[in-house]
Amino acid sequence: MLEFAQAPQSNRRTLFVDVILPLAISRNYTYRVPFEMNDHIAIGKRVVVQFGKSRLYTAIVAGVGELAPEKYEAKYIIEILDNKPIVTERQLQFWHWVAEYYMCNEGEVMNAALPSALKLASETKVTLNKEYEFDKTLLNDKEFMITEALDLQPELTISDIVKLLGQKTVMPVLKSLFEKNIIHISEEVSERFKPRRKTFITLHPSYNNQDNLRELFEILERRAPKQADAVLAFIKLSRQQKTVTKAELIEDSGAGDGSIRALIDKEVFIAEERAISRLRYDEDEEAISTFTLSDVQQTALEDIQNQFASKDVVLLHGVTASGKTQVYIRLIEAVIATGKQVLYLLPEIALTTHIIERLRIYFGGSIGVYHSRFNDNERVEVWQKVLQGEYKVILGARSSVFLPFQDLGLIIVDEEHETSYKQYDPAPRYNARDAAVYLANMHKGKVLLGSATPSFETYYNARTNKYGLVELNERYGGVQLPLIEVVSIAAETKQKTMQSHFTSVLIADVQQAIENKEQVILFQNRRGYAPVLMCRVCAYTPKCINCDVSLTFHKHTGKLHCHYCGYKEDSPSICPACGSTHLEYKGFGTEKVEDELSVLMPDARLARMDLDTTRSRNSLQNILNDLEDKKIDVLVGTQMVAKGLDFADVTVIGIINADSLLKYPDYRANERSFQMLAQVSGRAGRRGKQGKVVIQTYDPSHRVIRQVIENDYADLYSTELEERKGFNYPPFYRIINIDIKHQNPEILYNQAEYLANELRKHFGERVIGPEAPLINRIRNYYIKSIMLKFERENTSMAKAKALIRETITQFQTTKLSKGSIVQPDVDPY
DNA sequence: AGCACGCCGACT
DNA sequence: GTCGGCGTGCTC
Repeated sequence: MLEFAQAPQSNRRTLFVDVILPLAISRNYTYRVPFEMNDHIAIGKRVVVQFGKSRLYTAIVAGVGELAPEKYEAKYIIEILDNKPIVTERQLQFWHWVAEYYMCNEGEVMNAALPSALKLASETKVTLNKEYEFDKTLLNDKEFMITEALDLQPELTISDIVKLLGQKTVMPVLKSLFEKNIIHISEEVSERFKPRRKTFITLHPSYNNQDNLRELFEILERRAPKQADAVLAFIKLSRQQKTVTKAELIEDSGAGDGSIRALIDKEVFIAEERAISRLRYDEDEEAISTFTLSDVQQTALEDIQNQFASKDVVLLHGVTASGKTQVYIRLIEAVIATGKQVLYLLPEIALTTHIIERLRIYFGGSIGVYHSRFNDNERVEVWQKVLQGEYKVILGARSSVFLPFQDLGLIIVDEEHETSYKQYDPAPRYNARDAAVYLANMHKGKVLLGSATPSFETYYNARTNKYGLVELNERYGGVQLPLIEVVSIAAETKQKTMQSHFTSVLIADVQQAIENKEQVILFQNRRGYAPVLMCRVCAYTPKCINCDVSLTFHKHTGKLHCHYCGYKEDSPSICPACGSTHLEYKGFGTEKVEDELSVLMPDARLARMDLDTTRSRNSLQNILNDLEDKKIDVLVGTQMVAKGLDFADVTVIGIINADSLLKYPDYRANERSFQMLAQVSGRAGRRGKQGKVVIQTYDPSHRVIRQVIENDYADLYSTELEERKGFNYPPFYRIINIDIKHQNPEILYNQAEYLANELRKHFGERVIGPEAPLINRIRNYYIKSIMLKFERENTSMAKAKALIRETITQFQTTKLSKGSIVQPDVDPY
């Protein structure tokens, strides 16, 4: 519970606050501050407010004023949760920008920004008021149940009570119990995030004396050999590391908890329980960085620093394995030396222990890590430490742009072209790379974008001098680029040398690699076994009942899965339409590749890495560990294998079917394919050995494949750019997509036509569509897309967005709009 | 987002 | 004749 200092009685001002609620509602709401909280209210603090009939929410104070709302009576704030603001004013300004730029609500931004533990009103704790006697017979059933439960368990959370009563609206009951003075309601922020505690063991100082120690051993070895083992293990461990925990000691010595306790009782060991950070880092690794940059790296580093003098954003265009990370480390060191913070953004998938450990070696305890595989307590801990300036460097995925930085000197966006920087569902549909540019600007800091295959938008900005540009064209340590061999599937099919989906060339290379005890990665950008099941007699294809997609067969479940809504059904053995038993699997995914390879190479150790095998918390790390420990010969996977894999013994990469990438119906398909292929290829071969990439395709002469072989990004860029120019696409134009959804396709048609026409009144030819997207129904909602293209030059996007917003709002007030969902997506991917 | 108020089908 | 389905609108 917060204590409220006695406010001076003369201070009879009435304060009102505007709060952001964690909901998708379009404005902020005004609450009245109870007089006694006047001295404690502040922007950026969390408050508990009642919103609607019975719901309590954690809201963020976005403004404080003295003006009473005229049209309604403001409700009172129930409680202030923080002694100090947990959101900075700069963050609120950032939230506001994100909401404006990406056309969503501040509440939605708040939801994406705050770890949920900081906004759970339902974690509020309820305890009995022990000083108060009451007559249980006067209570109603529900009140009685709660007090009974509190007799058994001293503390209940709101969610416990929801479960207990089996209903969601528990606030009225609690309110009545509270008013009867029977319970306390508290939100103990500081206690909610229990620090992790561990027992540390030290040796009693008297055993620093060798004679005493020897004597101890003699006694123990005779009477309690397990205890002797424990002491021995302690001595060994304490030589290797500064601190020894009880758990480590038990594990290392093989002695039981009892033996350790006996030694503690004998005062041989001293036990001390200490809070430790959940975010482990080994204190012993305070090693100082000793690597030296190559001349090329050094030049790049100086070049970047020079360009920062005149440019806020610099693109580091460096080929794979050119040692960008080392350049980053030097840059980070330089920035934190000035006392400022650094944010190092990486795509989620690349945030492996590998890179984390590597950076911890240099930055020890001043580096924090933030990504979605962290649980909520860990995230709150990072939040607090960033807020207090304890962390100087944050290594994180896209959502870490929302951390409460104090003074950001630099943001590094590695692999800036990655589409995973863009969030699509739910809103805010933001791109962390672009948001980072704004964020850095607010802090008067710099941004370094890094990529081997920059996005065209970024490269365009660099070429037109909006961004600085530094090139790093040499692989670090003289590692050669991989040899790329393109193999025609058509030709091998004709020669009958294909074995299922593998060409003879790929098979030979895989076998050779396994013989050499090297590793292989096979890339197939589709998960599951077969994406389509088709009846050979009547051509019937099972489709999802909720979406407009055919169902993918998954062998491990034996079911047909929908990759859009998660629907599953049993795979039929006879055609449901004509009764034929001739059902055929068309196409293939990672599961089938793995399956067929296991038949062709029964002795090879195979593993698969895709969404299905990495869903649980540690499974990704397990696969990576197995790969590192060389327990895997061949890894089959989707795009995941292109990212975050960095293993020295992978010498062969196989692209099972490049056409699936190249044929994608999207104006970015070529850009994407190049990025994908270049990135996967970059995984092949490291120090000392040239790697090999086998690209299997029906179209070996495809322009993009040629550009990949020649590693000619510049050529790709110039050819693609011409086409983009012709069709008014980025980087020359900015796109805003408006998806409109409805359960009824006819109503949707009318709604989409109406909305598009309204938009045309303002934007004319810039409005394209409505068109049905490739998949025109997902989760029972039909979809139409309206695309708006705006010239990059001389367009006020702020004004355009305001007009779009206005048009949508106007549409939503018409009867026609009933039942529709309108979702703007700014700079879509 | 949640919840209430409000208008049409299968039950005591 | 009521209980209850979920469709729309409001929440400071």
